[in-house]
Amino acid sequence: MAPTSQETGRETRARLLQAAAELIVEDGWGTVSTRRVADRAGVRPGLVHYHFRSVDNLLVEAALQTMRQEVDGLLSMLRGGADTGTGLEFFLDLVARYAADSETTALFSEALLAATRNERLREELAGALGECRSALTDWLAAQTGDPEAEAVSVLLLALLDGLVLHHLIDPRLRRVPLEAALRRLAGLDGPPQADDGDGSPRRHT
Amino acid sequence: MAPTSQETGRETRARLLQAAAELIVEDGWGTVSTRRVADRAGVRPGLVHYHFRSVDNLLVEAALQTMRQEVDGLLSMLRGGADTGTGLEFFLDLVARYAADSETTALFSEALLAATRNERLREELAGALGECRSALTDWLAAQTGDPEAEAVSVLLLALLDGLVLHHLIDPRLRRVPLEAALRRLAGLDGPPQADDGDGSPRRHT
DNA sequence: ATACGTCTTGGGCGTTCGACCAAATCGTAC
DNA sequence: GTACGATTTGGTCGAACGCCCAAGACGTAT
Repeated sequence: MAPTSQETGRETRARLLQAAAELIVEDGWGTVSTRRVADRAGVRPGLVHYHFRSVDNLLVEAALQTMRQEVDGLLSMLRGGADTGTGLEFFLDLVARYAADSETTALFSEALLAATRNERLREELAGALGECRSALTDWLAAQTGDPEAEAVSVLLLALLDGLVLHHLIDPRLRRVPLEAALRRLAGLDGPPQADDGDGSPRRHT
Repeated sequence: MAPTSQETGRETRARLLQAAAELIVEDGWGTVSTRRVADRAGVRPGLVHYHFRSVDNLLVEAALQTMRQEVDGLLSMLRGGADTGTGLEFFLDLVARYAADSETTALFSEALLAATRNERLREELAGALGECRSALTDWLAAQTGDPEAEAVSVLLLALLDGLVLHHLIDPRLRRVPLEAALRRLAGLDGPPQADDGDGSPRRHT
């Protein structure tokens, strides 16, 4: 069964979005051009401005599509009523996965920076960030009754993006175990217990 | 006294670096061009390739110069043996200042992303990040004897960059008080005290 | 005064950019 | 089979791009 022209059109559009997302990560938001995104997608350059009003519009669509999937995953997890254990595991998994999968990861950072120069993108991202913060705050408050739940949510979400950035430039960071410190921040654990009484610095590399 | 030609040369070079740093923030790393950086610096386009081997080289120099100042400030503060109070104040001040001064702030994020595509920049930034992590770990361990000092350092530094990114796209975040949660993460405070026993979510905006 | 190194000027090289368009092609509906 | 909307093609436009260079201007050392 041969695809209809509408079907191939949607396919072309999807390939352009995918190619745009890849090029944003590889070469940076500002350097993605009509011809190279078309070349990557295996279509003619003219098609870019048929399917999208402008190159920048294509980039915004591509970033939003990719990020929306990740955000929805986090939201459904938090709103699904995950208990303490699976919730923290999920967050640690997020950190680990984002640290390993630098594809999606770098796209987030690129989009956040691009959002400072594109009003529509900024509003969309601020909205998504607010959704995540609300959901995470509710989840934390339900889990721990922590009066600082909202502040902790802000910190955890910032942590995610910051860790991802730092992992990009120094993959050795993956060897630092973060779980205990994250537990403490999230209010899921007690205060720190010094392993010796003299307060001397620990060895670190 | 009229400046010598060497002096005006250094001045031109400095103006180009400053203009490059500004344009990186305003328009993004990948879009800074020979002519516009020269125009911003008030010099002729040809001078860019007299003082710098390439545009990308100019950008790396500009980013490193600006970031080195900030990093040195943090390092000398930590190594100066600040006590608990002034140390945490200093960190909170950092967050507040970076959140307000989006100039320097966005440059950090741009440079981190650009570092994923430039080996020299990546090595320089990874080195500076390691220095900060070491100094912060030592300082925290000396303050609290926290066995998790290194993990906490990784988190605090990631937090700084992540918060900065999030503040860029949603300035309302500035209204969320973070001090108590930061204290808890840094091991400078006790465990969270629930203000009510039912664990119900708090209101948030 | 003459020579030298540093800095600046103005322009030109070939390439790539975003955007746009008329014509060709294709399924579908009539 | 004919008309139609959706899609694709191949190409052009002016502008901006990075990089390079010959010539001039300037301060300094000899």
